[in-house]
Amino acid sequence: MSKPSLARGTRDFGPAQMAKRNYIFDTIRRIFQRYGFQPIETPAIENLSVLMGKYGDEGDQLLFKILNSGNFADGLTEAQWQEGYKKLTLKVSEKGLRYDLTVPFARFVVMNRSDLVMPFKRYQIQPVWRADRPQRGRYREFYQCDADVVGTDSLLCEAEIVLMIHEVLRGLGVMDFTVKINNRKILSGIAEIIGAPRQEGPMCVAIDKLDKIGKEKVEQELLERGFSAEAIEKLQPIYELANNQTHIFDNLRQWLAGSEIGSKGVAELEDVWIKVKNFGLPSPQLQLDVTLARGLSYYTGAIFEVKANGVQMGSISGGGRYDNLTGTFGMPGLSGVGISFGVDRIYDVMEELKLFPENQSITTQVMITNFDADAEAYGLGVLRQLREAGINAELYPDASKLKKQFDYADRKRIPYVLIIGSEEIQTGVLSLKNMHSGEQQKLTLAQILGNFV
RNA sequence: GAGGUUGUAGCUCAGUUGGUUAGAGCGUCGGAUUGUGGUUCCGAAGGCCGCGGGUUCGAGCCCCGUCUUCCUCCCCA
Repeated sequence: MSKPSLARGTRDFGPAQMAKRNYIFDTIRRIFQRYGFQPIETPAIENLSVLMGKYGDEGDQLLFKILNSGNFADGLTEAQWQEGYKKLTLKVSEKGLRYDLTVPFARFVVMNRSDLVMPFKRYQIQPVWRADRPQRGRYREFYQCDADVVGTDSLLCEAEIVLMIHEVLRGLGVMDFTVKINNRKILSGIAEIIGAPRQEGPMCVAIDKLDKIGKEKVEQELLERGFSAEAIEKLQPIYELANNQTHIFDNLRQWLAGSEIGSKGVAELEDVWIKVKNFGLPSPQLQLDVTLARGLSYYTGAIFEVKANGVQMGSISGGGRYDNLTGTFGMPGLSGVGISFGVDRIYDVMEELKLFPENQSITTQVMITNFDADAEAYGLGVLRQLREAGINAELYPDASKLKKQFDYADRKRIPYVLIIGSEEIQTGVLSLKNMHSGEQQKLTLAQILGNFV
């Protein structure tokens, strides 16, 4: 017999943790619904043909792949065994665990296009799996809460995402955060302006590290990535833009005036800003960050990332606009924009900042004691009436010593214990003990029920 | 995927240059006038020292492998 263990990067959640997690889920779900999003769910398992190639080479490597059932090695030749694990994997595995909720959603849209009301606003709260190396705030199984809109180019969606992020985090008590926003078109424009068109990918990988490694090392990396000294010189304004938010739109517009796509990106972002302002969001925590790139693989417009300030934790939320995600499934031209909240990271942040309300885990309000068979029989009737009145109640299952029963109530933080012994059965007046204050009153059942209304 | 780090009772940790029977605190369980929890006192249970191999007369301690933990890189929620 071996000791049981958890798979790497996975966790159990006890009642106390579940109370906190549900508090987060409930808050996010409520706000998604308030913004008109409808729930869907998709399977944990997807065909690898759906998942592969959507997240880049590294993403493909981080996919959990499922071995084919039965004799997965059936028909494999010796030569195929020798080809290396990458090619072999595709022969012995054709399914995998979903890596995110966006790609399965794209598949869902394509497969259900005729039934969907466009623009389609859906939310989805489910776990995803990544064969990553676990670290702080990084797990192999974690929950994402996604809200996406497909079927419209309107920048109102971007603005609504900004609003939802603010409402969710403020609703959870996370007040100090920054919503970073950028636009892929701005990045494309910058690449054009510095004379390296379409090179925004490698450019971003380097620039993204600015606050981590500093300007000099970024420039060094740009050089290594094949950017000319001239291009790097032309990139100078970006460092000023990264540090100075005042008149940032004017400065950016001026810098990118010579690039059509860049100018469009600036105009789009400015429009989002105006819409957020028109909504009347109190003190937006919005920041234009021209170095924000994020994955870049499928984002074509806005790019979002949310950081909680004052804690060491990666982004707690991220998203953006993708113009052609369903294109890979044979349905081109459908634009979508969405946001994903990382519940597990939000949980860690809230735990560190002590933002969870007290007593979230109380489930039972009244526990009835159990003396003997007679008291139990009487208690069952009382139990029914308590429950019918909408009170969470339980009857202690064994006629144990009272000490033990009270200890149980205490440990479970049950606020009231109802004592029913021979005396109470005779008189019909029950003893209700407030476990917090220690006070005990004699009350009829009717009075007790009245107290809880 | 690369590099580092960690593992001893349910939990947090001691454990000497390798030397008899591996300890503490907290927790758990039992008891201290059989209808009253938190405090106190008494007592008890509980360890293949992560797992596998090696060196040695002898390994919790040294060596190798493996799993796990946490961290940096990569990437991300």
